[in-house]
Amino acid sequence: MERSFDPHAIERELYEEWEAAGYFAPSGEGSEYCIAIPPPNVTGSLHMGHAFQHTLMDALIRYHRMNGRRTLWQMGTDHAGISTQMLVERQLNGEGKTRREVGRDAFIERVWEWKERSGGNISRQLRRMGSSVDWSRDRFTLDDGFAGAVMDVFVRLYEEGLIYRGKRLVNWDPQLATAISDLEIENREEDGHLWHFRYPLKDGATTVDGKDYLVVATTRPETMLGDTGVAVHPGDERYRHLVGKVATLPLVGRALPIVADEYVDPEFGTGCVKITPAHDFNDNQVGARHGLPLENIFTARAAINENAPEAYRGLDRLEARKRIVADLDALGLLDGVEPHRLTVPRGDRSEAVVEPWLTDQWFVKIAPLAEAAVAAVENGDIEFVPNQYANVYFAWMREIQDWCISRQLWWGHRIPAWYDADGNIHVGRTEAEARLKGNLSGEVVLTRDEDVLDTWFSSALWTFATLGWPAETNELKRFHPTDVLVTGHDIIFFWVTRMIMMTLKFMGEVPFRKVYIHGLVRDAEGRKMSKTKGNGLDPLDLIDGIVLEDLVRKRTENLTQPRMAPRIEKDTRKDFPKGIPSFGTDALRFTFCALASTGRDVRFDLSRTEGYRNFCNKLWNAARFVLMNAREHPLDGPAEPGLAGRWIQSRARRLVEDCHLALETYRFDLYANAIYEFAWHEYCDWYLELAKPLLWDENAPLAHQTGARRTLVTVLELLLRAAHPILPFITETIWRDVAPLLAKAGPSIMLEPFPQSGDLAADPEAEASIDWLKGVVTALRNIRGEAGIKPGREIDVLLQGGDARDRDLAASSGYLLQRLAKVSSIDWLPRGERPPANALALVGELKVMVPLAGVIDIDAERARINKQIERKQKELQRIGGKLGNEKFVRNAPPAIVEKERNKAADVQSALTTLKQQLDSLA
RNA sequence: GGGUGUUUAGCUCAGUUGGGAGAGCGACGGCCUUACAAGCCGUAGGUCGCAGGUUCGAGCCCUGCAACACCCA
Repeated sequence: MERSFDPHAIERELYEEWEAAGYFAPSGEGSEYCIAIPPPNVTGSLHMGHAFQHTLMDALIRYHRMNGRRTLWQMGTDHAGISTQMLVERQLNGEGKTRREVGRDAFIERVWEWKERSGGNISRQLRRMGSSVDWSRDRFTLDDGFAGAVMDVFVRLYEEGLIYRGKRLVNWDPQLATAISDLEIENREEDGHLWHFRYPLKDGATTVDGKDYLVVATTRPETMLGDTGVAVHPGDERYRHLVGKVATLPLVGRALPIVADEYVDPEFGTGCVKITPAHDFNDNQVGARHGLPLENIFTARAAINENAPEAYRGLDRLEARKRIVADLDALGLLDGVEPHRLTVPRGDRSEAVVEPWLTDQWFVKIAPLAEAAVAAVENGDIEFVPNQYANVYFAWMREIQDWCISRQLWWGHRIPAWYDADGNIHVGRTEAEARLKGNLSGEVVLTRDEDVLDTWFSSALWTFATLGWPAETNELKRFHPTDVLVTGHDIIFFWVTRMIMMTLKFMGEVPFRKVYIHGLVRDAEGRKMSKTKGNGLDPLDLIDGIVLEDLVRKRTENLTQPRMAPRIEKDTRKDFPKGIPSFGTDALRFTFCALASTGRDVRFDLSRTEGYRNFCNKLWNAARFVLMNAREHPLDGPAEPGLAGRWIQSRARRLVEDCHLALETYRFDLYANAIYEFAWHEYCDWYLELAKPLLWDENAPLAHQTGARRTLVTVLELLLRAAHPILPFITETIWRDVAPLLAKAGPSIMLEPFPQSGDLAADPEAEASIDWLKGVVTALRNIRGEAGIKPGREIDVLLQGGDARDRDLAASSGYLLQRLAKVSSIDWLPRGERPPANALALVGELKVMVPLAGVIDIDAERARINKQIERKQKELQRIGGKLGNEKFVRNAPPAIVEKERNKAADVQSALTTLKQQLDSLA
């Protein structure tokens, strides 16, 4: 083995081998375990969120596979309508063409080409992460079978009246020229203005203060062209007499009825609100209540349309805004302008300001579906981990709105609806079916709906459509419902809710039994990682490393906002002055697990990854040590594990218990910590050191040496299996060297059983003994460190006090004690005898002393003792306070009181000893 | 405006029925000890956001406040 661990030498090769051997496919006859991968965007690339998520899923998958479950990790990718189409359109625009020029069929052809060319990216990257997905069952949301399922669902919902087409106010993205759903909106606080306009009153009406006009305020002056009313609060004394009267819309001349509606906040502005039912969701409702007409004034690109006065037609909305304000000002109808902070809705893809716009769209009537979905979580059929997300789910589901599922795009599942010349709608899985159902002859000309379905409509079917639905396949029977969905809290509404609703509807069962929600990966400052901010990290750069110049280039090229480049470059050079070293996949995976605590967002800290890279190296070197010492010797024959051997096996049993518990409860952090702690601080720091003296001692009995070697190998092998789900590559590599020593002939650690605590004996006696030994060794190291005794120098040790147990332990572990603490002699001093000047440490009642004899600085020793005295006094004070409290003694459980009393006695006794020691140093 | 979460060592975070405040990184001191300097040994550092309350006892339970983050309107 190499002197240090080199991930690159092993990772790719091992993965190819596993995949070729078919280890990722379900096997064995155990009960099924299944996770459906949240399908990544087919043309996307791996970001930190994916890497995080896939690490957790792979850990679960490998764990359950090793536990003997028949395990399927269903792979697949999503066509990601809007973002993929935007990407290809941008390429097209770069060539000076638009998609309309190219035409629908050619454009879709082009997207497919792009998919074929770049679709392999994400798969390659997933392989680098070590993800053991079943590639043989790879699916795509636009593949033929999946498309069939989507059509089927659409038609069935339509036939049941759960899908309808309607003219509604929708969120319209004028840049993409498509409707988007509520969820695709990002509301941002931005600086704007509040304009006050005078709307003249008709028929000589006046306000209470005698004015012949009303003042309305707006943040979007251009929409006034579509005003069809003015509203006031019904209880507002200032305007009560005007309700039912009429105002005139300036520039347009339209008569605006004045209506009373609770919606109006009398405290805000003048208490008069202009009502634009076709361009504002609230106004739309007010308008509906009072029968106000809808007046659409925008085109699909948010320019002013022919319904507006000629002067404004064709103007972009912002241009129109300026003109309108200027024109009103010229007419003396501008009553004032003030700066105003407002919430602006923007499309999450295009970042364009979204307009409420009146169009024909397809909707899913959601309430009937939501009911069962809420019940499934209420009654525990589906469990959220952590549980707090159930509340987020409920809150959303109980106020859920109908789902706008049509998108004015070309890339996606085209809506299976056809229109005849009279505008009648015919829905069917195919045009033929639509004709058949509509009883239409071949002569009737049908035109298919131009729109496609929201991407989430198809991914809502993910768990069952990937398994073959609507066919009743074996896989569907065996693997559905899946066991757990692993996803981020950002897509609970987009995806989790819709999967639950659709799956309950069409499968009659839940899609998954648990939903594990993990946090989002943020940068070291807690900011969201994004291309725009240039603070993102590519997981592969952490695995393979990247030099600074490449990193800077990568972060600054192809920016949507090129002006950010200098800033990004500066930050990058500051944060990664030496680029990023190569850490390897295992170290990255370990980092993600260790950071995955209770579902909160994680700040990604490179120094953690570095630490876990070091951990991998530690494991590697421990294995080197074990192999060096065990390879040349037979491991069978009489073997005596000894106290240390019994101890480490007992500790290993605890490790195994902890691992199972942590993984069953999705505490990946506790799992990672348990592995780290055991491997480094128990196995390496102590057991290896305890084994060394025996291995190196020519006079040691063979059975003891064999026992130590066997223990070294068996515990290492067990540790490798326990760590495999999180560190697949390094564990496999080492395991292949180690397993043969135990006559294990399996081809891969992947196929070995996860350790069970029943395999190991609990040994409290050995644990107590080694704890004692560690206490004495640590005490002596402390004296050495504090007193500045050279590490190489051997010391004499005097023991005094203590009880029979101390004597037994000193006798039984004296051999180890001497070697671990570089002790040349151990002698007992009779109780009561005055020791020579010494440095003292206490292990319980036992005095552990190192005679000064010129090796120790008396002043330093006095300082050290004083420090301990101070500490003990503080402790005694605290305990004394408790025991002095009558209520405590009376009310606390006797066991607690007893414990405190014993503690007080121990501390008191230690204090006495320390004080004597201080006197003796005087 | 409503909701959820967070606030523990310099930094990032654990702390599982309320009963002796922990880890990693960083800092400081000492070591090239024959697996590992990506290492070993030792040390320092915290009024557990603030104010109340419940309790014999609160990092943990309750109330209020503050700051930050996210979600919804």
